Amino acid sequence: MAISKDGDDDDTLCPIAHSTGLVGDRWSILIVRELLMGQTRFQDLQAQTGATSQMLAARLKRLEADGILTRHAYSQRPPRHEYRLTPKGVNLMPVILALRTWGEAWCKPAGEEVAVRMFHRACGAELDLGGACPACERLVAWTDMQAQPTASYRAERARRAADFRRASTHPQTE
Amino acid sequence: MAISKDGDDDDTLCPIAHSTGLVGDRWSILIVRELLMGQTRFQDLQAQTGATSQMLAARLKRLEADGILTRHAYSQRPPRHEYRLTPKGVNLMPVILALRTWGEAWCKPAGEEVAVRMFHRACGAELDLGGACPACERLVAWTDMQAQPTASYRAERARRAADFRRASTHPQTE
DNA sequence: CAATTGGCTATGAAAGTCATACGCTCCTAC
DNA sequence: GTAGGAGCGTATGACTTTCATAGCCAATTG
Repeated sequence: MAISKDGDDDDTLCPIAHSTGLVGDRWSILIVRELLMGQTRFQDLQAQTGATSQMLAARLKRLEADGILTRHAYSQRPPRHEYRLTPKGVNLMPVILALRTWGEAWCKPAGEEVAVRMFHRACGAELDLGGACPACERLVAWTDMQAQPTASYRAERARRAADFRRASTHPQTE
Repeated sequence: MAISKDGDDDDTLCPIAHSTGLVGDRWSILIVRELLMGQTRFQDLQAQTGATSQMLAARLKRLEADGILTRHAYSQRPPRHEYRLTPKGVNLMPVILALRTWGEAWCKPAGEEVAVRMFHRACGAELDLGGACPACERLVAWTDMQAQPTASYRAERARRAADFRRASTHPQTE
């Protein structure tokens, strides 16, 4: 099928084949999700995605090569980087939002609350799952949305960060 | 990270983790794309996705188990099936559309024509990449869109089908 | 009644992913 | 001034997935 080294399938007109060549795997998507949520550091990405360190290192390398993120040094010696999405990366937001909508609608135990609530930046109303503003009665562009994680999802993320920190500090404990 | 046998990560509130557990891989996405484009048969799916037969068989099995598609027998002996999306599967359309938009905008050689043109069913106007109708001046829901593959993309697909048929008929030829 | 077609399954090789451990540089505490 | 983190990865070997290739089985076609 002619997948080039960077993962892209350049043998087709189909844009979906191109896209999945770059972000068509679980880890890449979760990494992009985290970066969109504002995480920038290796350790935080690892804690929240659950990827192994070498999986994460490998994916970050590929995502950088594909122009989806860049690294910015925040320390010279030792070399330490923050990872930030490029415009190309930020524009994956609609993909993430679509996965969110589908996941909330079809993959969750009935009645479980949403993880992140979305608001219309212009009028402040909460959007429905489909991205429509009940006040304005129309679909809202992703650039006009404001995300707000619920308390329980924030708690889950804090727990994940704490657990990870604990695990890497006391390697041998059961 | 607690990924259950069907692929779902049921350990988190994050809907994106749930979604990627089910469709977070290249082949599943391409298969869903094909089913959304109206293909139903094993061979056609194989030709258009480029998956190996056992990859395809395995993914179809998983997608069926996850309630994303169903098989309908069109022949009893030998058992032959068509594969069709369930509502859960059809609702992946926004994910596919988002991947399309991103792929067209960021992954294609400049100036290459789009593979599929989208029209507003209500007014007939062609939508822009973001899904907005220039006539109605608003975003259009995916259920109001009408897709139309361009001639060159149709040609590519016809070629793929023909090549595949030829390859499986004359296995040894160079 | 041979050859072909459609839809898979079987088999070994190749590639990817994992858990685990280690390395390297700095910082802080003692 | 050195012991032990913290932060960010790389190395290693086991394990699992995916691949290319081949084969199988029942119906159709010539």
